[in-house]
Amino acid sequence: MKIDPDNKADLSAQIAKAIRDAIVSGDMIVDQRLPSEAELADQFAVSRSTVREALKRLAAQSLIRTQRGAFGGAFVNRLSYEEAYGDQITTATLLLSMNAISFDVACEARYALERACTTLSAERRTADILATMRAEIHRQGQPGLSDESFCASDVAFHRALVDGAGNPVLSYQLAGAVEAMQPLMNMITFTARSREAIVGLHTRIADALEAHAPEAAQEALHELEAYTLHLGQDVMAARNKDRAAG
Amino acid sequence: MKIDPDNKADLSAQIAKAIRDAIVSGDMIVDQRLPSEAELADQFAVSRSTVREALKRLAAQSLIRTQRGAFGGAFVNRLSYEEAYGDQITTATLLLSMNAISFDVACEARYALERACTTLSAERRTADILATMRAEIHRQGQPGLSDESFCASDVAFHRALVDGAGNPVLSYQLAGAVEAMQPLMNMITFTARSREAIVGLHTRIADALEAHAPEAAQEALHELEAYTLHLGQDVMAARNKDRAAG
DNA sequence: GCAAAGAAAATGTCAGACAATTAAATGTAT
DNA sequence: ATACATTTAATTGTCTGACATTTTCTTTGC
Repeated sequence: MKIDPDNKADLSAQIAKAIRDAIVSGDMIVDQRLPSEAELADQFAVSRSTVREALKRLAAQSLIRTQRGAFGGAFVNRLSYEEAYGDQITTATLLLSMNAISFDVACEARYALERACTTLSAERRTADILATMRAEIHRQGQPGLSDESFCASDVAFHRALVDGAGNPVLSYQLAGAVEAMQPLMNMITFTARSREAIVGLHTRIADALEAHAPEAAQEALHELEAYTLHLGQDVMAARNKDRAAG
Repeated sequence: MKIDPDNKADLSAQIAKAIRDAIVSGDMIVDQRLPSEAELADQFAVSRSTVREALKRLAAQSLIRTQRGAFGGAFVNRLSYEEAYGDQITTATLLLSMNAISFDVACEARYALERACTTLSAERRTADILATMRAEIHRQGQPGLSDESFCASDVAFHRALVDGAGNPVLSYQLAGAVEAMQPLMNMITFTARSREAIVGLHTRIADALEAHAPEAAQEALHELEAYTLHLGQDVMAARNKDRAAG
């Protein structure tokens, strides 16, 4: 492992960077064991606490995992899609909420990305994906469903649409865009009529995928985008009025 | 802040989660100061070291920043797109390299996502974006350019295409997909003839964006995808042969 | 009034200790 | 010999207390 020059950044950050670079560059491979904390402290000529802080940084990024006990230690972690999803979603959600992204911009991004999947999804969708979509559509039609549950089901439907493309890289990249919309969608009050409209469009999309008809799916998705934007603009107008008043 | 029940996960992980939840839920807002390490240690009834490890975890996710000195401390960080880009790219790159994603799958994802941007980009591209694209095209035509530099320029061109859509959410989401391809592309040896073909397609894309012609841009992008896939398959075939032999 | 010196508060680092956990090595009884 | 219990060693997790460093505010001296 590399040494640290005498710059004045935090030692634990420097050490974390050195180890991270070794992992990213492929210098350390998956499941390889790092030296013990005591050994690392020796190598870098710092205390064990400092090494531990560096390791916690790496653990927070899922780059390593630790095991206690004899023959335990820190190991290079295989980054799984499941783990990466979670971080993706958290980060995307925070980006939207902290940077005052407008509903329009978020909506545009989400549907642009979903359009990218739809053609592939129409080609490859499995029976499993279709079943998920149908189940969510059914749930969305239930009377007495809360707005929040309706939104959650909406997200599940869209994720199925994305997953239908059968490309894990796409699914990963889009998880953030799809899920980060949920807090914004949650501000919408879904009337019975708007739910009916959405369920109708979802059904058209599912039908199109089932029939392997990409054009029909794109068309329905396009209408859904316009409708979602319409619903969102009402909300944003109300919110802006609130902000101006408060 | 919430308390920790007596479960057996690491205390520092539990504390990090409690603070993270407070930030993500909006319970703590941007630039708000956290209690000092000593106060947190009191509140959670743990030692200062444990609190520090928790804070380092959050710092690794860019959720907080710390300042030394009087009136310093830990503050909730505004997550910027610039910071998030870096993490996105690192994670996407690792996902691809650690999970043996095939060139085909990565390529498909990348171009599907870029297609999603191209229509918007044809509509909105600024003179600035066009200038960047032209400059990269020019660089790509220079004789004596190393394969690695050619790849880097290729990535820059594609990022300009994405940024041209003028949607920061899209730019963020696609940064990973575009950049993570670079290591895979770097394995390709670009002959003079293949460079010429790519430069030609890049020029067609730039021309189409300049003319606000989305269909022409899509067509050129489609050809570029097919060509890239063709180049990549040769490489992957060679690599698989190597692996079988080694 | 202003500059220098000091005080105060906070993070960064260190050293040493002990607790908890885990796998291997060892011992023991059937 | 095998199955089971015990010991042992290695390693991470946590605590305590100390000191160094950095930064801002306050005081002092001119």
